[in-house]
Amino acid sequence: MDTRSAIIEAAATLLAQSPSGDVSTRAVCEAAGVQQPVLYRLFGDKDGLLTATVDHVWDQYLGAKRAAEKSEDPLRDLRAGWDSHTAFALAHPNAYKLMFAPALRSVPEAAEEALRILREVLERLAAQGRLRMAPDAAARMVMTANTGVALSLITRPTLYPDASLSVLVRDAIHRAILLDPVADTTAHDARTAAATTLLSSLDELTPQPFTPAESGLLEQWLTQISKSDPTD
Amino acid sequence: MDTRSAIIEAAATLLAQSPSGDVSTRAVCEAAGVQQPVLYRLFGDKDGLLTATVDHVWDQYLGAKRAAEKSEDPLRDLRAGWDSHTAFALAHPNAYKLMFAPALRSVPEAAEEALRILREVLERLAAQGRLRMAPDAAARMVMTANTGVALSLITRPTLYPDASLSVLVRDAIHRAILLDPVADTTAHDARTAAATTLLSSLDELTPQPFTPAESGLLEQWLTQISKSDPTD
DNA sequence: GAGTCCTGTTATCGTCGCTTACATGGATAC
DNA sequence: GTATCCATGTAAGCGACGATAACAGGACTC
Repeated sequence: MDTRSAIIEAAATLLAQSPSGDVSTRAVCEAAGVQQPVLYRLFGDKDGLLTATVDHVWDQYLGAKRAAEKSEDPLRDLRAGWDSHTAFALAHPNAYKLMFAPALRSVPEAAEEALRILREVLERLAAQGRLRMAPDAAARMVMTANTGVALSLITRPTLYPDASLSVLVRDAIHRAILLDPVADTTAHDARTAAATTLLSSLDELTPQPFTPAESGLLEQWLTQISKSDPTD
Repeated sequence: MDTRSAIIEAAATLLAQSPSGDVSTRAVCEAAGVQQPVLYRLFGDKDGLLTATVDHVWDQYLGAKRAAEKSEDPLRDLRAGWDSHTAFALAHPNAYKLMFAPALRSVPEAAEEALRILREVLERLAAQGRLRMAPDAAARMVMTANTGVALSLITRPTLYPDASLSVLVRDAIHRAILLDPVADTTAHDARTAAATTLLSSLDELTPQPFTPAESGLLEQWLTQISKSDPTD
């Protein structure tokens, strides 16, 4: 095998097994069966090795997941992207910390690719007129919130023992960046809700524009709408 | 001065000045004018020193800010809490990384206190019936999202150059955990919105329950409501 | 005044990231 | 065929680090 690949493989294995989340270049070299100067000629320094290792782990994970994240519904893909981001963090906590925690001074390519994939999905949503803001701004909101949840889950499991937190924050952010799809997906719900709202606040209208007879009729109609069947 | 305080003070100064975000125990001891074994007897190990240092910096910051964050409006306090959290991260990036990044194995008291303060504010909101979920769950959502934004801002300034991102995520999360105060604050808006919604979807009703004459009258009334003045 | 504990010292250990200096082996130039 | 070069590997070591063992003085108790 390629020496470079052997070193990366050894580093990835040791990193995954490391309780502290750290690896020594000596241990990597011993596991790969080479001496330290080889590592330093190939990767420059420890940062370079770790960056390459993180990119390798990320590529492996992404190769297995990529197929599943390209449906015809960008909203579905947006949710799947968030969930797989969180899943990657839980599956490879040490590699994830290196990707998004401030340990490395150079940003791994993997971190930028994650942001790029996210932005692509958001641009598809924007093309459908479902985005409340520019894809760039939305991508930053989603990515920062997602990394915050993922880092908290893997570094403070006692404080954040429930992974469903991820879905809660996900939907909160998504609701904020997406336009409410009420009109086309649940027109019936929107209509009954509107009728109910009007019914409950009609008599607060000042000055009251309707005669008692008109109000009675209007309320009767609104009640009829609010109780209509979801036939559409 | 107390030796312990002198060491913490020296560590805090060196930490704030450190470009890498790391400090060596040797440098701290030299700056404090003591030998290493003193440090290790007082703090156990380097982790203990850094934890104490982070708590010290946090206490200093909190002392200056605490007064301003206890108004009679818990929502105002909730926003102020988020903003001051982000401000602390930007003002003390290295200390903040130690607080919320996975570097330390022991959770600093400061991190738990931040969560406790947040939970108190949320419990006041819950007491007013303005919270959509349990204060604990809401606190976790707010805290994880806030740390994600703050960490991104201080560790990837090139990717996230605009601090207004913090406010965007803040309001997104707050909208998700808080009940919409539409009912009591903007009843007029809710009514006009409901009338507008009904107007736009009335003719989609199947089966159409109204005669053409009824529909015409209903639409006239709804239009009247949707254009009413906000007199309430 | 002997014992004890607190506080400080000197000197050193093992590990770390990283580098210098040197060896080997195969492709290329003449 | 030989000389040159360079890519690739090794052996040994440097300086800095976190952490510790062993010891020394001083205040206090009894």
